[in-house]
Amino acid sequence: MNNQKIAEIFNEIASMLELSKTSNIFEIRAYKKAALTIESLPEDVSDIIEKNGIEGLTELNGIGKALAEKINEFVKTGKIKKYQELKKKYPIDFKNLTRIQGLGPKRIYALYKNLKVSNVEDLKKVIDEKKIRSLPGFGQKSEEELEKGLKLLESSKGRILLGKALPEAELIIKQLKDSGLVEKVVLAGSTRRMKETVGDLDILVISNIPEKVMEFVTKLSEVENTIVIGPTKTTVWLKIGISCDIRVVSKESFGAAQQYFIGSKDHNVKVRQIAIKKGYKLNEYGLYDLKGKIVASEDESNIYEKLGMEYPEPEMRENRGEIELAKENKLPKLIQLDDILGDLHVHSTHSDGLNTIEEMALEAAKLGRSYIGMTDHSKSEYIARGMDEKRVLKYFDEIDTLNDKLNGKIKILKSAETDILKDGSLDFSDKIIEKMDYVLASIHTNLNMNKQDMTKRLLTAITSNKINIIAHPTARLINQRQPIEFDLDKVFQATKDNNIVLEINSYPERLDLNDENILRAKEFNLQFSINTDSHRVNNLELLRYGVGMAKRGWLIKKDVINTLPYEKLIKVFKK
DNA sequence: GCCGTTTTCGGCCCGACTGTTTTCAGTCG
Repeated sequence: MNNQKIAEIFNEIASMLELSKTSNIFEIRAYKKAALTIESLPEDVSDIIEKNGIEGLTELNGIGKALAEKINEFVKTGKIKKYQELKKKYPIDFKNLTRIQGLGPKRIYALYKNLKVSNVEDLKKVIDEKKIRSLPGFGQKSEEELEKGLKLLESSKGRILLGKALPEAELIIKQLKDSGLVEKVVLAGSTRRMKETVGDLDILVISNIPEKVMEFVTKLSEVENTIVIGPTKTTVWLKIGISCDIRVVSKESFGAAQQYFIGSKDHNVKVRQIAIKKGYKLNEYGLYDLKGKIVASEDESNIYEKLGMEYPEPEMRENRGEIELAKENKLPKLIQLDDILGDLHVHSTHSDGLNTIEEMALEAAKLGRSYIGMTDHSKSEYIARGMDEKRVLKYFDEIDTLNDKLNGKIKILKSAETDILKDGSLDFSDKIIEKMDYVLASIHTNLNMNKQDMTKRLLTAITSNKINIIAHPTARLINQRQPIEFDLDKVFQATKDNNIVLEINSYPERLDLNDENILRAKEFNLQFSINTDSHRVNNLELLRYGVGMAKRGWLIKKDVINTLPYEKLIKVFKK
C-alpha cells in the first residue's frame, strides 16, 4: 500500500520544485512521470524491492537511481528527506489544492504568500471574504472560477466507471450526429482505449460551423455547466460527474487529431520521439517534414505508416511494448467482440437474477450468441438465494427441458457458480459436480484472508481436478473493494498446469481479471473466458467491456475459449 | 531526474484557453 502514498509525495515534490527558480522543468517532469508509473503498478513497491532489490525499481519506466533510492527510503523509514525539507519551506497542502480546476503550484504559492492559504479550508475562507480579487495577477473572474472549482471538487469523486462513461459518450455522439451540424464525430481519450475508469470524455468533431457545434453542446441535457468555451475546444461539466471536451478539427488534420487525443500520453510521447528521429515533427495537426510540409494528417493509419509502424488498436496504446512490436510489424491481431460465440457466466431467477433461464437464453440468441452457460449461485451464497443440492437438480432438469424446446436455437450449458470455500473445497458434492457441463468456481466470502492462506485456498481448489473456470479471480470491485491478495505467479502456474481457464468478467464494477493481470497471465500461456455475469437480460450486452479489457491485455482469438463453437467447447471441458 | 540503433552527455512534446495583460504567465491535457 506504499504506491499511492509515494505517488502523492512525488507529485507534491514536483509542485514544490516548480516554485524554485533554479530547478529545471525536466526534473519536475521526471517526478510527475515517476508518480504516474508508481500509481499504476500492479504490485506494491515493497514487494518489488523484496524480490529484486533496488534494481527492480530502476527497471520501471521513468525510475532511475535517484528516485529508486527515494522509494526505498520511504519503504524502509516511512519518510523521504528531500520531501520533508521542501515541505518545511512550503507548508502547503498541494495535493488537495492542485485538484481544484485552475490552481497550479504558482498560483497556490501566490495565495500562500499573500493570504496565508495553505489548504482547501483556508481557500474557502478567503473566497468567502472576497480577498482573492485584489491580488496581483488575480481578479474577480479568477475568484469566481476558484469558487466554482471548489464546488466541483466537492461534488465529484474523481474517475467514473467505463460502463457509465461509454454509454454517456455514445449518447452525446449520437446527438451530435443527428444535429446536422457536423460532418464526422469520433470518440477519443481513455474511453476510446477502454480504460476501466474514465476521468473525462474526449470527443472530436469535423465541422465548418464550429461556433454552432459548441453552442449545441453546451445546451445538451446531459450538461450541468460550461467550463471553457472556444472556437476549437469546449469543456462542459456533465451531470454524471465528469467533464467532457469537444474539439472541432479540420478534415485535413482529423487523423492527426485522433492519434493525438486517443492517447495515451505515454504512447504519444514515444511516437513523437520516433517522429523526431525520422526527421519529422508530429502534433495534433499532422506529421510534418523538416521544411514544414505535411507528410500525413488526414488518416491515422497513414501517420503510423510513415513512421514505419503498424496501426495499433486504441486499446493497446499504453506504451507497454506495443510501439516496439508495431515497428517490427509484430502486433497481435486482437480479439474482437464478434469472435465471442457464447457467454459462460449467466444468472437467472433460480438465484439472484431477475429473468428466467428461458428469457436469458432468448435474449442471448437475439444478440447472436450460440450458447450460454447457466451459473446460478451455490448454497453458501445465502444472500443471493444460492441453490442447495435439491434445487440445483431441478435447475438442471429445467435446462434439459428448455434445450429440447429451443431446438438448437441456442444451446444452454449446465453449470453453477460454485463457491470456493474457506478451506479451498467446493460448495457442491462430487455427485452434483459430475452432472455439470463445466464448473465455474469463485470466491465470495472470507475475502480478507492473508496472502499466504488465500494462495493455499486457491491452490487447493485448482488442484482438486474439479473446476474448469475461475470466475472474477481477484474479487475486486472498482472503487469499492480491493482485490483479494494471493501469489499471482503461483496461482497462474497452477492454473496452467491444471488446464483451468481464467474469467475476464465484463461487469463494469468488476472487470476482473483486469488488463494488467491479463498481460501477466498471458505470460503463462493461459486460456481465458470472457463472460458477462449477467443478472438480467440487458446485462448480456456488457460483453464489450470484457472484450475491451481483453484487448488491453493483448489477447487474440485463440486465447479465449468462448470463441469456440459449441461442439469444440464441450470437448475442451471434457478434457 | 531519466535515458540511450546518431548519445554516458545533452537532450527531454507542445498547443489551446483564460484572465489580466498590453505581449504573457499559468494551467491543462
